[in-house]
Amino acid sequence: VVPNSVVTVLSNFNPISLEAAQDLEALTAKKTSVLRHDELPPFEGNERQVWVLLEGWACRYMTLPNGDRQIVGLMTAGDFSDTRSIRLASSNIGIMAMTDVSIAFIQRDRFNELLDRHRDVVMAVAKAHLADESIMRTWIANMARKPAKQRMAHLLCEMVSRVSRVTPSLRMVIKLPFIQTDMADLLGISPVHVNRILQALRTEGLIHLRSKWLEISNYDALSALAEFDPGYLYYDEHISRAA
Amino acid sequence: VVPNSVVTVLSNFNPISLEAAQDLEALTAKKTSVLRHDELPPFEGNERQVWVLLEGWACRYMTLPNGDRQIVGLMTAGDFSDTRSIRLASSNIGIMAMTDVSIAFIQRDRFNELLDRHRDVVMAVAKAHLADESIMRTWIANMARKPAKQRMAHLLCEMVSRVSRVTPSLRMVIKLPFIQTDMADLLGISPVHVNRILQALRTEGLIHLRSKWLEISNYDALSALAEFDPGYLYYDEHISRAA
DNA sequence: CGGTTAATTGAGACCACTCAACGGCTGTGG
DNA sequence: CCACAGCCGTTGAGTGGTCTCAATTAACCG
Repeated sequence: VVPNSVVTVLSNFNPISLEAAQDLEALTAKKTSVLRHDELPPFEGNERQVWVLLEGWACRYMTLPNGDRQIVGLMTAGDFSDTRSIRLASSNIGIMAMTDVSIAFIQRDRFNELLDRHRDVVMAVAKAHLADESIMRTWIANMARKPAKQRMAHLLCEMVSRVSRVTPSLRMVIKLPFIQTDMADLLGISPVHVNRILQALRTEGLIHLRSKWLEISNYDALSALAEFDPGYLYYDEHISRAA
Repeated sequence: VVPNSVVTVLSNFNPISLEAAQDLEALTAKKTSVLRHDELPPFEGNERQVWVLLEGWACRYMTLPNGDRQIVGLMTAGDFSDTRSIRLASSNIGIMAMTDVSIAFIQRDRFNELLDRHRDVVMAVAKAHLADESIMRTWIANMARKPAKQRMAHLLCEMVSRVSRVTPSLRMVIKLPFIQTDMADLLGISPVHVNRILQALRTEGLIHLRSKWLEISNYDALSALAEFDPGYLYYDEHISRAA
């Protein structure tokens, strides 16, 4: 039995009882597919839906007045669209599928019931949320202070780390079907510059990036270049808790 | 009777009953002073304290390996250090007083009791928290996409807007005792460049900045330059809710 | 009044941008 | 099966924003 990615990710933040895990799986059993570059969520009726990403990559993005699109957050398997059912006045932030993705809609009232029953899930969700904020702050610092090459290196390290949480692999390889324009929107640099930086990283033997697959061939060097310290992801938080 | 800044700010996000407001004021009655450039919180005993900023400016900051300091969030009157009492493994983020500030420590259990009693406060806190995230995302986009002059203009607009929420004034004037090095850490640019940009903004008649006071003399022009749309601050959220 | 901190100015270097052109791959219709 | 179109990746050249380093002036404080 393979636990679904929601349970896997939440368990990283707080131990979850078997019963709670089963409830979570039941709640996220029905998959829906969304195509690359489509908007999320595809509204079901008029209600703003809560959903979980099960497979693929999505992003939160803002569109600037000049038409530039800036990605302000990445989502991967196990990430929630929203965990509090509060609506603010409409914002200028959207969510988009960056690859073909599959998601599971969550019925708000059933989710709230689940939270009432399982304190461990509440705690896990809260910690996952704190980790999200930590990522946002790290992005701010990176955007503000690091040159493009370091930002790229940092992003690649972060993506591999986040994916490994759900699908561990011995080698540092992930599927990465982003086009260079997407990378540019992620890093806040021009597509042309993305190209030059990727070439530099390849030439220096830090990564292999060929037809939609990324392999980090020299993790030590890449993470050193990026000054990547995975602590901010709070990976395996309930284990490192003792620290 | 002047309500304290906590009540004022929270009321912006959700209507708060008189009784809840009184409870909040009682909880934040005891002020503590902290000097500029000191670390927050000054631990009381060993426990991580929850506190509210009552006066002045503080910031969340990260220190990069090369020693650069990057500010990743601003705090002003009415902002909480933390509203969930969850501890993650220690992070590399600190909070620092950017001016002399006064804060109020909050006893965790009394705060939790208050939240149990007053759903309206829970809602206000949650919305304030959503607004915080919205600000973070906007910062990411600004850092990534806007040149220094626009970032500066945007920051000044944001600061005036946020302060006005607590102390409204007819003219766009706030006390701003930041040195240019602080501004550099806020915007992710060099202190020298801060200087040149401020001069440009002054020359163009957009701002007056003299001995610790900032006046935005041409708000329309400055906000246009910054592409500043205050919507992301969710100012007066429960009023604009109808939108 | 001396000493420290902050603001200002100048000069040269570098990073990243824009614009433009070209090459490669893929799918599709004739 | 080939030709074409369209998207994506690559490369070059010139420009501009921002940096660093260094020196000078101004403001503040005891």
